[in-house]
Amino acid sequence: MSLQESLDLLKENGYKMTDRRQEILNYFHKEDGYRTAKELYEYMASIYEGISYDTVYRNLHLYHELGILESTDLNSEKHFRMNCSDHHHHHFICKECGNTKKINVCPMDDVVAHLLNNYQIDDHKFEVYGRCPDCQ
Amino acid sequence: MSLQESLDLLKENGYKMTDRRQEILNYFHKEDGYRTAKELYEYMASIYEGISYDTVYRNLHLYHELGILESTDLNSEKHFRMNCSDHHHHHFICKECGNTKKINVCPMDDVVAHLLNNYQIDDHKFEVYGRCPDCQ
DNA sequence: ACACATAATCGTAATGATTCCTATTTACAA
DNA sequence: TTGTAAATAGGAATCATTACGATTATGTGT
Repeated sequence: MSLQESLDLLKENGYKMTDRRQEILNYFHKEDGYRTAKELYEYMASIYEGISYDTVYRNLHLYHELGILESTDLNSEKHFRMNCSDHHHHHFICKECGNTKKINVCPMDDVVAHLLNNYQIDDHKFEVYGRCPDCQ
Repeated sequence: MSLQESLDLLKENGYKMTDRRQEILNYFHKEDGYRTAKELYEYMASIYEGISYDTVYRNLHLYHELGILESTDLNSEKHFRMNCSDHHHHHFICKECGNTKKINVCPMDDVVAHLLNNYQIDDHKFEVYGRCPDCQ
């Protein structure tokens, strides 16, 4: 998702544009992978002295609801990244740096749908974990 | 994993058998799906008045290390279930009750391995979420 | 440009899950 | 049966996250 799209989404949905919100978008736009609330907080705190965790979490949730960010649970901690919603795919996630690589394979084909006949399917997750070339 | 195998594993590794440990094994043996530390704690507390969370977590971790239990993060909370290590497979997980159904499909074939050439692959997760027939 | 209503933020307290610590108890090997 | 190391209870501490009242800032209407 591009920066401009994100800004438009905010405006369309009647949310105000603040410098903190802008900066959060900048952060995830620069970063390539999954980042924690704490990592974002520390980045923000280096720019806006005295920023509140409330602001960080409130906006993470907002962006997640708007589909600007996507999230996943790693080691019992929520991680967020810019939503790459151009087409359906999954990720390799580096356990070291959190950076990701697209995997253009999805196991949710008719095979799986058939195996789960009377089951209501809401969502699925396919993630591969390890170390990226840079972190080995 | 059977109850007997679990007991043997404990003994082989030099751990003592206590009534609490036995009861935790009973619990997961009876249960079909993923359960939280809190659910286990409440079950244990109904039998052993005054049981400590420390005991619950210590043994959950121990069983996880020994491969008796497997775990996954759901809604930012760790969930555990008896390890079904007979053959590699994945799970449908009911968001309501935590019960599971095997999925005998795995996307980690050579295709994915090829896509991740210089990447060190340690682990992967494929989970489908929704509601089981009983919970709809 | 100005004022106003409301949304956003701050600072901090509260919560929930999990971990840590010390004194006491227990399993089990000798 | 006894000794010793492991296991447990009880409670404090920690970490991530949420909640909340008071203050500040944005965007709309003038």
